Formats: sequence, C-alpha cells, structure tokens
Amino acid sequence: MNDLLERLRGRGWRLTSQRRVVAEVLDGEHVHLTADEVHARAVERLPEISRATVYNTLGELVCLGEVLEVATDGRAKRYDPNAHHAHQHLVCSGCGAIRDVHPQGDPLAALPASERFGFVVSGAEITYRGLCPDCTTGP
Amino acid sequence: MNDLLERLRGRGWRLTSQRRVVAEVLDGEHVHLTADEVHARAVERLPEISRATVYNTLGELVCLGEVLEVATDGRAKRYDPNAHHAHQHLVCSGCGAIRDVHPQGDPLAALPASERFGFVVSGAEITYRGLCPDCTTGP
DNA sequence: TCCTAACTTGGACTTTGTCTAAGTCAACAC
DNA sequence: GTGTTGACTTAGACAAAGTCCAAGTTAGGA
Repeated sequence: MNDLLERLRGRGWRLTSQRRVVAEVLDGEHVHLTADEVHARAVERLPEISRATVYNTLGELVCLGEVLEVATDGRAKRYDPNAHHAHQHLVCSGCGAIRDVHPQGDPLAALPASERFGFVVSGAEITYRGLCPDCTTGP
Repeated sequence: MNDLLERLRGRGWRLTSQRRVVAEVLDGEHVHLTADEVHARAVERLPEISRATVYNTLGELVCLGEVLEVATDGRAKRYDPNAHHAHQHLVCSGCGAIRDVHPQGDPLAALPASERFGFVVSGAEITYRGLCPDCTTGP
C-alpha cells in the first residue's frame, strides 16, 4: 500500500490527497468496485473529491498496470486492485458477484497458430459464468 | 436466414418488417456490430425504423439464443450472429477488430472444483488480446 | 518562499441504453 | 375479404456511465 504510493511517486506522480484516497480505497477492500463505488468511498474520507478526479486516477492506475479494468457485463467497468497476480474471474449470473479464480494451465496455449490470423497475441481474459451458492438455492 | 425467421415464427414471434430487417442485417455480415451500427444498416432498408425497436429486437434475439452479446470493452455491446457454433473472440488492442476463434479443449476443464467456491459453473468466455497484422506494422 | 506545471473541480456534454404513452398492424376468426 | 385485438413500433424523454473543458488550486523543485 505504501509500496503502491511509493511506486507511483517513483514514476513521477504528484502525490495529492485525492490520489492517496483513491489508492487507499482500492487497497482497502479486495473487491471489484465500480468507479462510482470508488467515488462514494473516497467521499467518505475526502468529501470534496470530484467524480472527474476519481475517473482520472483510476485511468492512470490502469495505465500504470497497478489496477485492472474488468468489464464482465455491459454495465459499469469494475476495478480490480489484484493486478500483480495473474487470475481470471468467476461471475454469478444471478447477483453479479465476482470472485478471483486461478485456472490451471496457460490459456494462450489453447489457441493454435492457425487460429491466430497473424495477430500477435499477448493475453487472454476468461470470464467463467455460473450461479453462486446463494443464487443456486434461491427463490 | 429464412430458417431463422421461421424458427422465430415457430416461437410465437409476430413477423414484422422491422424484425425481418434486423435479422437480415445480422445475417448479412458476419461481423460484430454494435446496436447503433445495426440500426444504421437497418435504416438503409427501412428508413423509419426506430432505435428502440432495434434494441428491443436485439434483446429478444439474445434471449432466444439466436444472437450472442459480446462485451469486449467497456463501450457498446456487440452482437454476434454466430450463436450456434461455440467459439471465443480475439480482439485487436489497437483498432478493436474482432475475430471468432476456436481454441482447443474445454475451458471449463481448467477450473478445478477447489476454485469454484460452490458456484454451479455453466460456461466460460475467453477474450484473447493482441495486435492484428495491420496494427503490428506501426502507425 | 515563490513559481509553475501538474492536478482538481464543477458542470456541460456525449454515448449507450431504457422507458412510456399513443398509434399501428400481423395474424387469427369469421 | 373484413373486423378485431393484443402485440409491436414510434418519438422523444429519461437515465447511467463516462469524457471534456476552462478556471482555480497546489505539490514539489528552485
């Protein structure tokens, strides 16, 4: 966490109270918050922080590779602070809950050269879909 | 294509000119159009068709399993008429181009029970990321 | 302590999608 | 063929998520 702020400073970030608060919010709960949820939590600590700054800061963190953007539905993007451990996502089709999961093997290995069409393939995102325990036993 | 319209009729669809045009647009080009692009192409054939109808029709086609919704970025959803052949997507990080691809093996098999957290897992979507031939060779 | 480029702000704006009330029409019965 | 009716379509208002901008503020080096 202080690591994060130090890393960012090392990359020429100006360390403002707004950026500190956004970083704290993301680091505090290892869940997948939307930009609006990050803003709501940030406002609790720094009431005058604006939405624009939260969007800017999240965008910068994504560019720097400190945070991942996750778009599992067509709605708001979610921000995943767990950027330094490769993982995929398991999403509940009922309630939208998201879990980080670690499948076996390298997903890229499953895509043969004949299926790459000349692309330089650099990564793969997997979204597993299903029903969580709460939604399985639901009404 | 006529198959599609007949299938839909069999499921109680009223066969309006608007729905026919949307189905034709999707069937005509096997690319991944946004709702607005579908609307633009539909308007060429039926100038008075409204955006709301295009959205309604696309939503119905998705519910019926005739078309897939693809959300590869946080922007507009795309609609994939290739719903009857299992496949995944390869997306160019440069220009956004999308290709259907067919990886080997069953992606679900890579997720062991210990990583399912009690979810009933029903599917997996893989988005491969990379640069297409055009974007690889510079600006 | 001062300066300045970088950062933040509020609000207008854009994009994408949903909703609603009123009007239209496909398909069925006759 | 004609009438009927509920499903379908329409225009436009609305909403959610995100971007942009000009003006004001400030972190951090000189």
